[in-house]
Formats: sequence, C-alpha cells, structure tokens
Amino acid sequence: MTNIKDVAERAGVSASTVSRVLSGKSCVNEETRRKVLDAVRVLDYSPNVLAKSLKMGHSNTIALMVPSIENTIFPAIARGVEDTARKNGYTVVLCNTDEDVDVEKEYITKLRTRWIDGFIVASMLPNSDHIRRLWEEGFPVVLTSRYYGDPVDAVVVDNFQAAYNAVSYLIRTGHRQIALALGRKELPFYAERWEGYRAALEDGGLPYDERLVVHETNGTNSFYHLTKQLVKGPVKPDAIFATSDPKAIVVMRALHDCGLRIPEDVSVLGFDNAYISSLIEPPLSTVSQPLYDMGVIAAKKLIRRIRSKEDKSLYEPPSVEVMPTDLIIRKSTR
Amino acid sequence: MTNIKDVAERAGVSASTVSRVLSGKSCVNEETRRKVLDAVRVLDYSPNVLAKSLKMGHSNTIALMVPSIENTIFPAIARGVEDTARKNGYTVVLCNTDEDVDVEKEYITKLRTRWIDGFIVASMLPNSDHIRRLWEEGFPVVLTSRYYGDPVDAVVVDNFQAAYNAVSYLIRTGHRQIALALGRKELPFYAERWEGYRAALEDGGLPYDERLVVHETNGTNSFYHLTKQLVKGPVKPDAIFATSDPKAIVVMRALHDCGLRIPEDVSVLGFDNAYISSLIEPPLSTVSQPLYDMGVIAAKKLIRRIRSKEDKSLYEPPSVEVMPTDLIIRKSTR
DNA sequence: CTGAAAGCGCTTACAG
DNA sequence: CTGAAAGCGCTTACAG
Repeated sequence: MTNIKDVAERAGVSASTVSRVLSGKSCVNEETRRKVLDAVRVLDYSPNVLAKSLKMGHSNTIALMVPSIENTIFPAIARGVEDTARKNGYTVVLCNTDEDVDVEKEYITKLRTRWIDGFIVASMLPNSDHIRRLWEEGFPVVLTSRYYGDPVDAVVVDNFQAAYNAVSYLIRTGHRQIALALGRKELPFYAERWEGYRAALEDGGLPYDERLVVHETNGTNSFYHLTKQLVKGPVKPDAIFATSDPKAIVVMRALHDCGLRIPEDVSVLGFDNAYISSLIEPPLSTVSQPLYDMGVIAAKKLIRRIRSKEDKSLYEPPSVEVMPTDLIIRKSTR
Repeated sequence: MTNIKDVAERAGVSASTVSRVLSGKSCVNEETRRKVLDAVRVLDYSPNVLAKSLKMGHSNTIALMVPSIENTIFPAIARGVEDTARKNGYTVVLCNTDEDVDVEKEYITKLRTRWIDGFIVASMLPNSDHIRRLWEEGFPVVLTSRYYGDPVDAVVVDNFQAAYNAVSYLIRTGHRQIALALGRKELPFYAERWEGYRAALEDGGLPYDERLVVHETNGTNSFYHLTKQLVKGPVKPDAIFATSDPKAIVVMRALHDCGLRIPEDVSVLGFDNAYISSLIEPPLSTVSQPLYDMGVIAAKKLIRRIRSKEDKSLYEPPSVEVMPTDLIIRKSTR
C-alpha cells in the first residue's frame, strides 16, 4: 500500500504538507495543494486509518451490542445503525452477547483497547455495572430498547403505554377475558408491558386474573403448550395479547391446533410488527415499534456525543428519546 | 489508559521485555516474567490493539458484507460468523451493501486502509470485478451463498440439486401442475433453483410451461398479486414451489384469500427454513440450508487463510465447501 | 505557507 | 536473557 511519504515524494513536498491538504484544516498554497491532490490521484492513495487513529485517539468505529442478531427486532435496528454510521464515516462492529455478562465485559475491554469511539447497547440487564461504568467514565454510550432511568442517552419506546393502548383496544372491542403471553419478566421491557396490561385491565373495569397470564418457560416455542393448556383450563380467553410477534405466531398455531378460530373465537394481538407479521394468515394485529428509526436515532445520538468530546459546542446533557409506537389492526383481532 | 511503559516502569524492566512476556514468543527469565505479570494485573493493562496492528500489519478484524442484514438468511449466517470470529480473537465489521457496487467499493477501500484481515462476502453479483480483484491480489476472501466458479474459497449449497429434489418430491407425491415463484433471476442462486426445477420436471416426464413460472416484479410482496393472477389464469397449479420462505408465505396468503386450501387445493413448498416457517399455519414444508453452520465454516476458512499468510504450513488451495440441504416436509404439502 | 521533529503505543532485529 | 533503537503511518506544535 502506498503511504503518505510516497505521495509527498511524488508531489515534491513534505509529509506534513500532504497531511495538511488532506485534512483540509490549515491553509495551503493553492498550487502545492493541486500538486498534492494530483499525486494522491495518481498513486490512488488513501490514508492508513489505523495510524491516524493511533495518533488521534479515536477510530471512527462504533460497536453495536445486541443479545443476538437472530432475534426479530435487531436486524432492523442494526440496519438503521449501520446506514447512519456509514453516512457519517463510521464503521460498525457487531457484538452478540446472549446477555452474557462475561461476553459483554470481554467485548468492552477488547474494543476499548482498539479505541472504539462508542457503544450502542441493546444488551443490558438492569444491574450491569460494567456497562454503567462506561458512561460514568464519560465514555459515549447510547442504550436502545433498554433503559433503567440512568443519566445516559437512550432511545426507547414507552412499553407501558404501548401495552396499555393495545389492551384498552381489546377491551373497547368487546373482549372480556384477555390473556397475556408474557416473555421473560427479568427483562424490564416485558415487565413494563405486563404493567401496561394490568393498568389497562384496571382502568377498563376488568379483574386481573393470574390464571390468564402465561409465563414463558423455555423459549418462544414453550407458548405452544402453554397456550393449549390455557384454552383447556378453567378460564377461557377471548383474546391473547402476546409480548412479541413470534410469541403471537406460536399462540396462533396452538389455537388453530385446538380447533379455535382467529379472531372469531379468540383474538390475537402481537408486539413488534416483524416483517413477517403482515404476511401470515390471518395477518397479525400488532404494536409496531419504529425499529429502523430507533437504530438511526441511536447512531445519530452516539455520533453527536462522540463529536462533542472534541467540539464542546455540540455538547448536550444525556437525554432519552421516546419513540412513538403504533397499534396496527389487521385481521387477527375482531 | 495505561500503556506498556507504565507496566515496564512498575515492573522495573524495559518495554521490550513487557512485550516479550505478553507475546510469549521469546524466552524470559521466570522471575522477571512474574514481575511483569504482576504489574499487568495491578495496572489492569491490556495492550493497545491499534498500535499492535499498525506495527504488525494486521488488525484481527474481518468484514462481513451482506446485501442487508434484514434479509431472512443473513442474521443466522452473521451469528455463525461472529461466534467463530470471537472465539478466535477476531472482531467483525458489518457491511450492508444492497448489492450496490459503489457501496461495496467504498467499503473495500475504506476497510483496507484499516488493514482489515479479510472479507466474507455474501453480496456479490456475477461480474463484480472489484471483489474478484481482491483475491487475485492474494487478499483473504471467502464467498458465501454466492459463487461463480472462480478459484476462491467459498461456502455454498447446491441450489440446483436442492431445487431438483424439492420438485421431484412434489412430482412423486402426485402433483402435476407445479408452479415456480421465482426471485430475481439475475441472482445466480435463483437461476440455479430455476434450472433444478426444469430438470426435475423433465426427468419426471412433466412439460415445462412458462405460464407456471411467476417472476418477481417488485419485491416479495409482488407475489401476492402474481399468485392471484396465476390461480385465476388458464393453467391452474396444484403446487407452488417458492424460491424463498418469505415468498412462500406471501403465496400462501394469496392462495388463502382466493379461497384455496393449503395443501388440499394447492401445496406450497419454500426454501431456507426461516425461523418463522415452522410456526405459521400450516407449518411450511421447505428446503433448509444450514445457515449458522455456513457462517461458522466461512469464518473458519477465512481465518485459516489469514493465518496461512504468516504460517505457510497452513496453506491450502482455495476450495468450495458444498453444504448439505435438507427437505423438510411439514403440513403445507400433501 | 511549509518543513523537521516528536510522538501515538506497540514489536523486533541488533547488540550485549 | 534484556535493553536501546528504529520503525509501522500518521498528525501537529514549533520554527522559520
């Protein structure tokens, strides 16, 4: 690979000058500028970013930490992040953690020694002090789809309100026995949806009945048996609100296999608006999150925060961006 | 961040010595070794990978180039790649290209100036000379799910055979009017599946009828109208083979909306075995590709190729790994 | 406006 | 076995 000295030599100037015209920060005589640019073109030179990073103390690289890129919501978020990063000259490193604290830590130390500029983290359990330490040190971090009230940048959705609205809709459309297919409740966003469900029930004058709350036991597929048990149990649901679309789809299959019609016998409402949800039969009613846009905003916030370390005028106190959700009614609810 | 000099000072040795004990390549007196290790521990030192990369000429980073991480098959491949990379001390940069040549080129030059160690590319049209140039220069590349006969490492699936088997199965189970829902035929793997379809028809003694081949016009959703047209047309299919699961799901919806039962009136067979396929109603029969494993193997091949540049004993000529596919029969075929 | 020099944090031949 | 020195390819204060 050709380096800055080659260019300098060819242009008949010093390396400093080449660096100056390329950075564009200092004044350079127009003529020498042209000579340098010519040399750059002829030699097809592009500066070694590694050397630059070493000198400058930043790498124009950000990390995206997700539990698993295979989970429904993360590809869209990742795409939003990457598109935005690329447009701003940043590169993104993908980290799957399975929410494993050791993997998270390993990534954090490894990437920091590479002078990563910041983290977008969607993989964080409430008491993750190793992540918390990051922003306490002043390291750029933005949380996405996870947030626990810390003074840190975040991009989230109002899970409580979204669930509240969804369940209120079911009540308003005449459902009286609304079950909940609830994901792992250690994950706060599921806990929040659960609270929204309870609040909506209460405000709608419906009793909260533990027997209608189905807790995930062993992965998404566990809802197949759990749903079958539910509908054969003592209290029959006339609607099931699932805390994610994949869960809703499993629920629908179980219902179908029990000979129940959707939505005539039981309505089903999901959460996420996964790509597939509009394509299945019946098309799934669901709460949509603006996943791609969440990725975009998270990346923008992070880049702004990174840049504000150099340029204090860009500084803003940490803030959390609450993105709108949307209740999309298709054919799985009556 | 603490650096090698801090450690050297604390241990009372030179930076060279610290470097030596950390690399473990040269002999170091056991006692000084211990002192260094102690200092490392006390100071919680981890070497700056950037500086190391600059010196060594490699970065322990690989790039994964996909059309879009939002497409069904890529999250699983990406996960396989990333897991394997991490276990081997590599970090992975995610690149979405939308098959746009300019974006591909931009990424290639940008990442090379960062001394990326290699590329796994799943985004490549047949005449992509900028990618071809990479391995011609001796740069480590492995192709995945795309391959055009070049002398380069690749991990693929036998699309022709997989489609041949799928269609043969349909013929064997009594279908006589087998339609094909075909993706963009500029993409060779779709073209190959098309050929497999034709060959199976021919070997099964069935005529090839252009009217049964439905070409994608405008995204996956276009199959909704195309399928409706097809079933209202002059030649009625008794089975539809879709070249991807999302297409199959759209086809199923269209069929359903036309009042046709699956599989009683029309069988539907997909390709990919996407996560969702077993969950929908009826569960989709499909051709499964070992996506995660393809990612694993691609990463292993790439890392081996990278290491073989240092250690000639690891060298092997480029080879293409053909992964097995599996015909999974569920309930969408009779 | 421009060049020589120092330095970012490492590694490794070269001496000893 | 160990240290001083050079160098990976940049950038930027310091002189001029």
